[in-house]
Amino acid sequence: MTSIPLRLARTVTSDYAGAMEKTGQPTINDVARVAGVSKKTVSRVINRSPLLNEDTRRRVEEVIGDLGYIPNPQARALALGRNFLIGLVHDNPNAQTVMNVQQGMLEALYDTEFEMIVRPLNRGSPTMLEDLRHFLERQRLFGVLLMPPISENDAIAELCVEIGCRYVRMGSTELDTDEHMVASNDREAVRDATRYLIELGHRRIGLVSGPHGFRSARERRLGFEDALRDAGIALPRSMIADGDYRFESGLVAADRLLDLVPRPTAIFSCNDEMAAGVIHAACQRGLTVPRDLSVIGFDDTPIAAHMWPPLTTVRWPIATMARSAALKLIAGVSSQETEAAVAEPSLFRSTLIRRASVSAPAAE
Amino acid sequence: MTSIPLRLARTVTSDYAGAMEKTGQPTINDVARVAGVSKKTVSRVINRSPLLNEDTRRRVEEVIGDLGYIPNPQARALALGRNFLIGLVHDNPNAQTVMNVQQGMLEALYDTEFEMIVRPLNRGSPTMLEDLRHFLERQRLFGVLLMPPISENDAIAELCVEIGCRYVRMGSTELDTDEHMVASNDREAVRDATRYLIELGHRRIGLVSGPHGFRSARERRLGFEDALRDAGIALPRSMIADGDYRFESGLVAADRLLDLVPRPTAIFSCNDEMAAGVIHAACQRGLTVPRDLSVIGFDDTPIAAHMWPPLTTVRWPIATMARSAALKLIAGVSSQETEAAVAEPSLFRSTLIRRASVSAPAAE
DNA sequence: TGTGTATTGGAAACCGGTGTCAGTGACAAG
DNA sequence: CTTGTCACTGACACCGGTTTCCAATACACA
Repeated sequence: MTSIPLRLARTVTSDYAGAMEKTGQPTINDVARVAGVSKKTVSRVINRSPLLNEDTRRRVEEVIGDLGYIPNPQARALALGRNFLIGLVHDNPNAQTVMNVQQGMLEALYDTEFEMIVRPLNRGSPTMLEDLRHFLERQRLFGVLLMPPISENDAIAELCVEIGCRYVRMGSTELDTDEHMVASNDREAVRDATRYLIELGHRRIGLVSGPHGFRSARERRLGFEDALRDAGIALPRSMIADGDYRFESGLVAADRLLDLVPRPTAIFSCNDEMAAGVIHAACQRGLTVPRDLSVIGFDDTPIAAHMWPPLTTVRWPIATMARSAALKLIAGVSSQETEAAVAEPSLFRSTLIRRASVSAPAAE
Repeated sequence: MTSIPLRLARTVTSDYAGAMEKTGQPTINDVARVAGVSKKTVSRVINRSPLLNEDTRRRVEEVIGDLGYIPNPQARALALGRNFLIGLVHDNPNAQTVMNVQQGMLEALYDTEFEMIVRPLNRGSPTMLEDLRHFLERQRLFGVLLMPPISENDAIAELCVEIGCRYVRMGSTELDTDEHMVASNDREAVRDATRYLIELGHRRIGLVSGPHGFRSARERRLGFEDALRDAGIALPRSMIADGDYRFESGLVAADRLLDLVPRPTAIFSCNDEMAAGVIHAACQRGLTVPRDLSVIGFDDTPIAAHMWPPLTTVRWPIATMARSAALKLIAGVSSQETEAAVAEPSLFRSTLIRRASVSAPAAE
């Protein structure tokens, strides 16, 4: 019995082929005609309406598959008043980090009706907030994922609320309600990393900090201070050198720290790129890492494993966090996704990855 | 005289404010009503129609500014049958490269009505072509930028033509007509880089190749062979080690090359990531770069400048190429952009960046 | 037979723009 | 004074879906 309507449908398909060839793509009307239902019913199938006979649904889905029908996202967007685009808004200077986030997002969006649209923002530009407002209002995005450090800006979250755009903020600490954030535990992770140095016997440990105004930089610095305080080690201001998360600043900061007498035996750098700068500076002076200087970074970017010596660093599950954030964003669109989101955690643990850039300090 | 209609317009604006508050955003109808014209005329203003009275245009623009009207891209997309999204399609494993392309694209798209939508493709997946077709048909993109190595696939270009989606291919050699490609001169650039090694006195030069099937890998290898042939240096098969553009393959390849007796005094690696692997392997054996081994990479990713020693490499103007490609894509949309595109070149020169990873070979 | 419930259809309006084509007024030519 | 041309503008259908409202059908149950 089931095969007859099926074949009928196929036959009718070819009868109506002419109607489709105008645009080359079948419309909802074609599907309705072929399936012998109203377009309203097809719409119900597409939108997974619950009050729909199971047989009808199957039949319509069959036709949709046969015709290769794809609902026009533009038309849906217009009718529904929102589109199916998820924005990634960032002003992060680290390419690898951004790519990891993109990868995580796309993983979550894969096989959904959503697509990712990327919007870098120029931090420091006075019109940044207006630019973003313009972008959000114009595109009427379904939701946005806010990457650090821009995610730390509360004004942006308020803007999203005002405009009625869903948002999730990624951060190094709890920035918002569970629904609106995913966070890692930078402070604890850095504390543990610093403790590791202390346990190895290091006492003179330098810090290359991140830029002022970055929440992550603050958290990481606090974690560093926590560990020293817990161990009863004094932290003179001279042992802290300011960085801005970029390689060059790591170079400069390390030069300053390595000029100290006595020299630090270890340096914690608030990210890998600056840690590369630290190692670079050490090599330039003829120091050997880790014999003369132990170095720890943060992020576990590919460069960390690929440099020589391989860098001990803190791994931040960034792609996983981004994936989770994206799932939160699209939660509730279909029952499946809702269930997935219910299980989505908001807090993620960073862990220390031990490589060759750290050893016990040389005996003095 | 001019100030009167202006004030009138403003007054009317507030009269009609109520009509707008339904959605929070003014529509074309609001603008038309306030300006006292038809919505069609407003549409003409938006689309810069030439047959339009200058006074009318100014008046409508005034109202648009006053109301803060933003045309709904979804509605335009539906009416026009195409949207204002430019896709970036890639299957490139190198994060930095992808980010550079994104940056270049976004630069070109900045202040236009276009947005960037990113679509990674899974190379090797048998459904790749179908996935892409589905994506393009569904989203009705204005155009796509194809990154290498996927850009080398002619079937994809044909698919774009079939679907009626504009495309531009980025490549390491001329892949298509000027309108549809931007290319760099990898072969020449590698030839020059290899010559540089030869001029310094190197005679035993190893090659870490790129993956089979990549056009860029082939071009780079050819450039390498050109230089040796020109110099009358024999190239035994053992001096070529296969890589796949990833760090680990560079490590393995270098291990093989460094086992040779006599050892090569220099290695050209077809990208920076593998070059990092080469240096890594050399360091592991206690060799010093460049004293015991000179290394040259390709790409000039940030890692190149940041590693120790800083890597001599070939810089490929990737962001510039991507920018140019994006401008080609949106050429003809408005007169400005057309003019810009006319000047867009299709061929770009890669250049050798000399850093510390190369020196003359040690006297034997 | 009547009533309630679940499922589907039909018609029309709507989302916010764009294309077509006919209409308007001004002005020059006949 | 008419006619034709030109520059400009508006009415209306249309893009491909969704929604609303209501009616219709089928079926189960009392």
